[in-house]
Formats: sequence, C-alpha cells, structure tokens
Amino acid sequence: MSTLTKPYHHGDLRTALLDAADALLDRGGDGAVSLRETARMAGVSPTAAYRHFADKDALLAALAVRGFQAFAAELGAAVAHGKAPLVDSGRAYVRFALARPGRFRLMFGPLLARAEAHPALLAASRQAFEALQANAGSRDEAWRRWAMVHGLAHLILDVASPQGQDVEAMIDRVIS
Amino acid sequence: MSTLTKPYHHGDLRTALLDAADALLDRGGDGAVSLRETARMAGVSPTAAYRHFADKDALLAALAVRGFQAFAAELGAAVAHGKAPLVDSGRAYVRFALARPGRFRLMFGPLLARAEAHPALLAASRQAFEALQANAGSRDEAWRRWAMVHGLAHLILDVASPQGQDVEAMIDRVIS
DNA sequence: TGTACATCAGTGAACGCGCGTTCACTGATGTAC
DNA sequence: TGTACATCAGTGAACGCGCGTTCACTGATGTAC
Repeated sequence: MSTLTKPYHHGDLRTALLDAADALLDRGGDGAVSLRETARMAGVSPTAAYRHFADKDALLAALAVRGFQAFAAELGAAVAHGKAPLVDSGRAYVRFALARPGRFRLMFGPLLARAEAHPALLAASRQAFEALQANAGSRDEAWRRWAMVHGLAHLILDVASPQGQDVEAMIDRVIS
Repeated sequence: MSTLTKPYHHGDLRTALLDAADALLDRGGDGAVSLRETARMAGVSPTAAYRHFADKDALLAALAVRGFQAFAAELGAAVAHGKAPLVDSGRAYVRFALARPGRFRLMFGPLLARAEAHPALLAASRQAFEALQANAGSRDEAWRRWAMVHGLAHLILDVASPQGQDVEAMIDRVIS
C-alpha cells in the first residue's frame, strides 16, 4: 500500500469544491467566490474545477441548488413538526437567512432570474417556494407573509442586526 | 471667446461622475460600477475622479447618500399628499425600488453596515428611515410594514416580476 | 496472472482583461502688486 | 493695465493584482484478452 492516497475519491472533488465555494460565500459575500480561490481551498489546481463544472456560472448555480434544497428541507421540517406552521416556517425562513447570509443572497441573486438556463435551479427553487406557500390561506395572504419574512431577513442582515436573543425576540414579535 | 469651452464648470465633474456611476448602477448592477468606466462615461481620464473622491468607496457612498435623499423625499411626498399615508408610503417604497434596482440594492448593500465610516450616509439613511416610520402605530407594527414592503420589493425584483399594470395591482393587493 | 491499451482526473504554463491606485506632469485660472 | 506667481483640476503612463479560461500534457486506474 502506498502512503500517497488520492486526495479525493470518486466524485468527491465536486463536493469539496462546492464546500469551499460555500465557505467563501459566507466569508466574503457575493464577489468573494472565485474559481481560483475555490480550487485553492480545495487543494487543487485552478483548472481542475473544469472537470466538474462547465464554468464559474455552473458552479454558482450548483451552489444555489444546494441552498434551495436545504432551504426546502428546513421549511418542510418547520411545517411538519411545529404547532403553528405559518409562524414556524416564517421563523425558519429568517433563521436560514441569518445563519448563512452569503448563501441566502446567492440563492436570491441574479442567477435566479436566469433560472431557465439552469433547470436544476428552477426545480429546486420551485420546490422551496411551494413548501413555503403550502400552508397559507389566500394567494394574497401567502405573498404578504412571504414578503414579510423575506423583508425581515434582509432588514436584519442589512440595516440593523440586534444581538443574540434579541434577534429571536424580534422575529417573533414581527412575524406572529 | 474660445470655441474650446471647459467641459465642466466649477464642481460639475463631481455631479457628472455621480450621474455616470448611477447609470452604470442600474445598467449592470452592483459590480458594474468601476471608477475607470465611470470616468470614461464622464469623458474624463480615470484619475480625474480622485480630485473629487478619496477612492472608489467614497464614490459609492456619495451615490448611496444621493439615493437615500431621493428616497426620503419620495416617501415624504407620499405621506404628505396621500389620503392613506401608510399605504401610500408603502407604494412609494416599492416603486422606488422597482424604478432603479441597482440604486436600491446599493443603498441597502454592504456600505450601509459600515455607515459609521460615512457620516453623510448615516444621516441620509436615518432621515429616510424616519420618514418611513413616522406614521406607523406601534414599533412592532412599523417593523412589520417595513419588512413587508422591503420584502415585496425584493421578491418582485428577484423572484417574479409581473409586467406593467400587474405590478401595481400586486403591490396594492399585498400592501393594503 | 500478465500485458497492452484506453480512459480520464488533475497539472502547470500561458493568454488577455479590466481593475484601483500612484506618480510626476501640464496648462489654464485667478490673485497680488 | 501689465506682469509674476501660486493654485489646482485634469492628464497619461505605469504599477501590481487576481480573475476566467485555453491548451497540451501526465500519470494513475481500470478493462480486454
């Protein structure tokens, strides 16, 4: 047996690249993700990424897909386990955004508008949005609640971020 | 009299640069504003901008200040002239965002979190936020409405943008 | 079990690009006498 | 009214940087016989 092991097993580099890009995303926001730095973090040459993604856009789209899948899962869990689905999913929504702002911003960034070019992204986002609107009453009421939690997330991130427990208290006061 | 006129009178280049940057902002979003391209659009060498702004950050901050001043003015006008201040200011809020998305995003972008470094930005944003919250009832209700209009603006911009009159109708249905 | 060969993930050098910022400068404008 | 001088807005060349992407390549893995 050799002491030199392959750095990644079958298909693992793809995951490692996504993990690295994810880390960059929440460290430096939108513009901090570059193919070169992502590859560097994964311990691989810049061009290795092209074995797994057509280009930078494809990497970012894959990242957004991942984000929406996690999002849908968390919203779904909140609805399933909570006693008040609307409030619980709202809380989950805001928490998701606050936990990883870079990921949240990427998901709702310019890629989403071009989601037709990335079928997986279209599907993943649709699924998350459906999980979100499942328990609402009227269509308008659904939009109203969506707008509220979406706006609250952005305001806390961008305008005023209270500390620690205050955030949770604020979410509850505004959402309920 | 010479046929060669100075391209800009006293202090006009500053304004011209801001105008150019503003145009770039709404054409290409966040990352489309560069000092070099801004200067190019203003018909001036790249380094001329340094006569008027300490660096790129200062240019962007000045742009955001301008944005918040216009924002405060529009919100104020909506409150003053409308019959239902809350609804009217909400409508004005969303319209402002939809009219110039790049400007809106810059205003609520990373600069705002570092507003202490830009006193004029801090002042301008404070004033706009006060104009917004002036007519709300309770503190919580103010946040709720703010979150709703802010979120609605972002959702329309990023997720689903209906066309023409539909936008106005949607705003009214959700906001009121 | 052993050999020949195809596959394919990752390498490393190189490309052209636009960026923010610096520097020493020029040349017009306005002031002092 | 004319001359000497200071001010200062804008120039143009140059810097170093990190980026996305291309290309021809290497070398290990796995398959066919």
